[in-house]
Amino acid sequence: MKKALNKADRNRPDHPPLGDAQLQAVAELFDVLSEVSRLRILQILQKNPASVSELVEKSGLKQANVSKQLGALQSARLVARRQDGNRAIYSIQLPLVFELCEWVCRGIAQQATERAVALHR
Amino acid sequence: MKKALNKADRNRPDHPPLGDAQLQAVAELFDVLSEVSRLRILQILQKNPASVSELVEKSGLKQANVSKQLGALQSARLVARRQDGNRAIYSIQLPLVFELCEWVCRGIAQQATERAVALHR
DNA sequence: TCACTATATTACTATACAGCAATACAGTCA
DNA sequence: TGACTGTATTGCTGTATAGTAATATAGTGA
Repeated sequence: MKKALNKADRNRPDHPPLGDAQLQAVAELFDVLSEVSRLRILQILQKNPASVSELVEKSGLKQANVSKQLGALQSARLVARRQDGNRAIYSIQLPLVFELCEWVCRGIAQQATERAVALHR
Repeated sequence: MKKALNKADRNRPDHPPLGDAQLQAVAELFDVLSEVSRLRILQILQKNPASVSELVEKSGLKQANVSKQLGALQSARLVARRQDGNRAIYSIQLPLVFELCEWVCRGIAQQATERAVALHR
């Protein structure tokens, strides 16, 4: 017999739990987004596609590091690479990431607010 | 003088870029979510609050590991801890995370589809 | 108090990886 | 071809941390 929904059950979404493979994929995406240097690169690319040297200039990171992080971003299919003569032009391939960052920022801000309110009671 | 919007500009959202502190905060949240063991714990807690031993049982992780990861989740304010007699009951404090995982899954699936379509051309 | 259970912590090993300097490689132009 | 520029790779060091066994701590009931 089906019991009435308790509070926890009401919060439970209607989708099945993720399988191990999906969990792994999610973890890997989050892992790529867990480094400030990569987020910074993504943020620069959000404005416009850019070459490695442009990214080096705008990010303040060293060239070797930028290349390396771009490799990680490309493996995760967050950015795409195009050869343009001498240079390599990188661009965002999964605009979704910016919405994710948006949500996280909103969540963090909301939490901070709630904490502040709680403290002032 | 204002130039007409090119394609990249049209994709650019209307919010300012994140500052270093925000970028750091975002990176830290993503970092907590970048480990399968923690995602698994969160998924179990999504259904219902649970004690450490329940989490050990359902996750298959060792007790010391569960305690440790719960500590990380609590530091990130993703879960809350409540003492109940002998036991410690943990519960989700930031339901936002499940929507994040949803989005990521959708993004991954969509990418996979696009890739498949591209291959068959 | 003692015995028992649940949870947290400690100390450790193994692994991953960011950042860096040096170097290799690729594309361009003369 | 050689000189030059831009990008990728290699090898390294330092740091972080997942997972574990052992141990410590806290709460419960007798």
